[in-house]
Amino acid sequence: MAHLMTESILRGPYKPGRIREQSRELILQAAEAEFACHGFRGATMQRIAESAQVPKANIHYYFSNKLGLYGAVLENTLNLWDAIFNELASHDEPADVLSCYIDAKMDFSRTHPTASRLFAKEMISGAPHLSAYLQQDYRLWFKQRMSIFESWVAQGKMDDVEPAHVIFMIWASTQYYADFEPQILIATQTPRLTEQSFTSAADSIKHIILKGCGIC
Amino acid sequence: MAHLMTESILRGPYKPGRIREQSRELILQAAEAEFACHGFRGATMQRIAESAQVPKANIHYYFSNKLGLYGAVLENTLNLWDAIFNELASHDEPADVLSCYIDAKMDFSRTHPTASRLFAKEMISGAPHLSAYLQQDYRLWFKQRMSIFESWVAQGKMDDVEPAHVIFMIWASTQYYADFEPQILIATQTPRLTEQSFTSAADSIKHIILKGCGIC
DNA sequence: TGAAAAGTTGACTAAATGGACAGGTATTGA
DNA sequence: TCAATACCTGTCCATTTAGTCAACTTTTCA
Repeated sequence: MAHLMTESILRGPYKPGRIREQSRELILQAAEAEFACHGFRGATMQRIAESAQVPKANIHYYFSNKLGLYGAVLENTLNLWDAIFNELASHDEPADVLSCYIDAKMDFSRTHPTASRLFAKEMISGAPHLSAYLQQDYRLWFKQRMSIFESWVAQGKMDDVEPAHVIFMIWASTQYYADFEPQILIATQTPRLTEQSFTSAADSIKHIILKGCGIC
Repeated sequence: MAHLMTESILRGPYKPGRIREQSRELILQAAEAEFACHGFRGATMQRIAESAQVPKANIHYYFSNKLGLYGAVLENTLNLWDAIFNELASHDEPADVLSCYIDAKMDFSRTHPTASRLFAKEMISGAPHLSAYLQQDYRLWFKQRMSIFESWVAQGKMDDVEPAHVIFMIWASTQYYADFEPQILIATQTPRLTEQSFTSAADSIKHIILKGCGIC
């Protein structure tokens, strides 16, 4: 008893909701991995519980139901996603802007592969749970960035390529290293993707995109 | 009775296995869509049956079990995939080779979006059912193409970019238009991807890849 | 310290799922 | 026309699934 109290003091005074935060986080992480691997329908509460090492009923104490849990996982993921979106800032030079953005996106693939996979699975399934998100800031963001690209084209700072396709190429190429990792590993006969792998890939992508768009 | 025989004659003489082929094909198509949308675990035999408009037991008459059905669907898909692989032939000029390949890949995304999505889902899940396929001809194919690229670099026909990353960029960018269709539609505010959409995308990708690799 | 609140979980349920199978019908070639 | 074969499917079953609940323990704060 005394021993337990000592531990408690070491951990700081108990506050309501502290346990809540920890337990939720534990479950959310396990759920993210499970949903990313098997999709919404394919994931099971039982496996998530085992992975998080909590009884299944404990998940239902913190989350209303499977859809609620999935929603919470997706919200976490989309917050991360949003942060990267805004990395595509409006510096003066196109070269800087695109270089930074490609690096940021590639870094995201390296550090948050499961988030990337979860998003990809959801998209491939027709984005049934993303409509609200995609309608929201997303369109505005895209429009704004497109107009920046168009002004660059008008100023002769880059070739006359459709901006949307450039963005899609960047998204596709960078996310590929998270989503299609098994294919990359086997093709390149590498046991795992190292930090160097990502740096090298980012360099190639930057070279091709910048030069390909006539940005120098 | 006579009427039925007439119909039979009109359809051509009955051969053993004719019905088999038709029924299998019907089920396989429904299964492809279901697996592509929900993954292996998330797909259900019941929904596949409803989609194909046959009783569930009929599926089990033609396919041993769920895994067997999935294997058959995957085999179909991989055959299509292989055909596109070999489109990356070894003409003389890099520009021709890459242009043709990008067009072929983009055409595949347009005409076989579900096959593309099925493959993507399987990859994102860690390719648990693809190990045999990926180990096989795949590595050899990749190695051979890489060496062609390297010879181009040696001959000064293209920039010194890692060939693997070029291939990955092409794969990623072209497959994106099949796999991430919802995102593209919402970003570009288009109701659906037309043939022009794909042509325009292919043109942009060709421009960026070729110029980006220093191929002219 | 003690009562209220928060957290925990084993046992349960109803529905969905993959699959088996027997008894049927349609198709075939002789 | 007639077996033999291929094809079809309603009905059943064992298992898995999401979700409930009541009894329980731990934590909190006055």
